[in-house]
Amino acid sequence: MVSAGKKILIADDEPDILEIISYNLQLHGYEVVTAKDGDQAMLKAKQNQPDLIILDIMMPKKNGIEVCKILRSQPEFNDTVIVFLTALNDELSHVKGLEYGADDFISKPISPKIMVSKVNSFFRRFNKPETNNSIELGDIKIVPDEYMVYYKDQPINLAKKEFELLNYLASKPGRVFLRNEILNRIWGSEVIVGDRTIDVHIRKIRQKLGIDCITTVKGVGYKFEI
Amino acid sequence: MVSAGKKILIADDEPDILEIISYNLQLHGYEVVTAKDGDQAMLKAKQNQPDLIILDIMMPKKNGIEVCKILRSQPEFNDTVIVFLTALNDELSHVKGLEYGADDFISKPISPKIMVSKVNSFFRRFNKPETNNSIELGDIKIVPDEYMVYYKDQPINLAKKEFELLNYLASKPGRVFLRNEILNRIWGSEVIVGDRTIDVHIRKIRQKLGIDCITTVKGVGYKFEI
DNA sequence: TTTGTGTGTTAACAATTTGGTAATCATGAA
DNA sequence: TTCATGATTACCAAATTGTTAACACACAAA
Repeated sequence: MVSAGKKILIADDEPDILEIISYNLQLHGYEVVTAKDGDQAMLKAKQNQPDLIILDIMMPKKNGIEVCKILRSQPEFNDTVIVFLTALNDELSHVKGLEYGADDFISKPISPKIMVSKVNSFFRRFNKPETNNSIELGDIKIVPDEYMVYYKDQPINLAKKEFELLNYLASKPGRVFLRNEILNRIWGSEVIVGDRTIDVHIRKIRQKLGIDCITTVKGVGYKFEI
Repeated sequence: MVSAGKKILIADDEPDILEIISYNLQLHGYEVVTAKDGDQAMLKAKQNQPDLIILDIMMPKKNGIEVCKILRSQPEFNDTVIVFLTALNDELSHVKGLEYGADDFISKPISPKIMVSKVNSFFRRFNKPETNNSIELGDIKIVPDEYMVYYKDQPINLAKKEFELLNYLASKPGRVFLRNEILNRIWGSEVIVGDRTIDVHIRKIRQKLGIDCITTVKGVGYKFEI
């Protein structure tokens, strides 16, 4: 299986559908999280950071389009594949969905088998590199599953925030992340922290790693490079 | 963040709206310029060359549709995304707006969050290639994402202003940029700096690059060429 | 319960980089 | 030459980041 270990969030208000689909996806090696309404979908999306989100359009609390709209407004979901479950020929939803950043549509009703093959094809199409999301650069290995960093195979214990920060920067080596981007991603747009907080965390990472892999771009932000 | 560093011009005559929206867009890594009437919108559009222009229809001096009409008639705004802020169900404006080259509409009132998601979706929709906007000319490579310049693959560290200046000149190789254009683009129209400031920055760039890729056009400005 | 340990944040100050200016020099055109 | 324009240099103030210590808090062990 090409896409083993991928995390999928399915949101639908019909428990039967949720169960049969998630069962089949799990059979094929996917990790599945479910939500029964829009609010829960939002919550679970943030908690689990899935690779693929399947949203029913008609849901209680928040409909699928709203959920998509809000998720897309947050940088951390920019790269997440979001697809809608729609009734056949629901043109209006298609238009709205695309406008709010949907990547594709699945028409209901749909058989579990076809669903699985669709999901497989999404991962082929949107081709997220690497099966597990660990990053290895030079002598540094970052393993999100373990919340652990290795330098020359020596484990280095970073605190949660430190790890998240390093992992974020290392997600695109060489690229400068603006302070605002970092704040939004690691602390969230609601939280307000002081100016020096980022610096202090950067300092601790540099100290613990013992090597200089985080570069300051003054007036702009930070970047990770070996 | 897919659209980091994009520049957005918002024109609206209500200061509160300007402030809250620009604040939220900035949080998400966008660079924001504001204007409080049609004339100012015109001016700032030319000075800042934004990637996206959001125009309120009802504005003093020149209304949004007029501004759009004029901007669209100028080649340098061919690729700029222009959207209108309209009252709900203002069908007439929609028709007129499309006629004069608007790309889309946003209905007022609108929450900052939804505004941000709309903006994200504009960049997803209208941004042609998802490729980064790095420039490669001869042995020189300019990578805005990294805030870094390479000469024969050797990284060269420019300060923020220096990098922005070089990147601006290199955006249209061979074209002469007037000193005023440069001042407006890099320093902004509000900031006032002395005459020699540009020279000094140019000097520093030349020095750091070690090659002569910036040509002085006396009495006019500077241009980038290999 | 108390104690100890680790984490996240802030404040205060140090260190560094930067952006800008003034003064002076160089150069070409009229 | 003289004038206008830009080049160069050194210097300084402001902006930005680094560093350290202290604090509140959570959580676990004794």
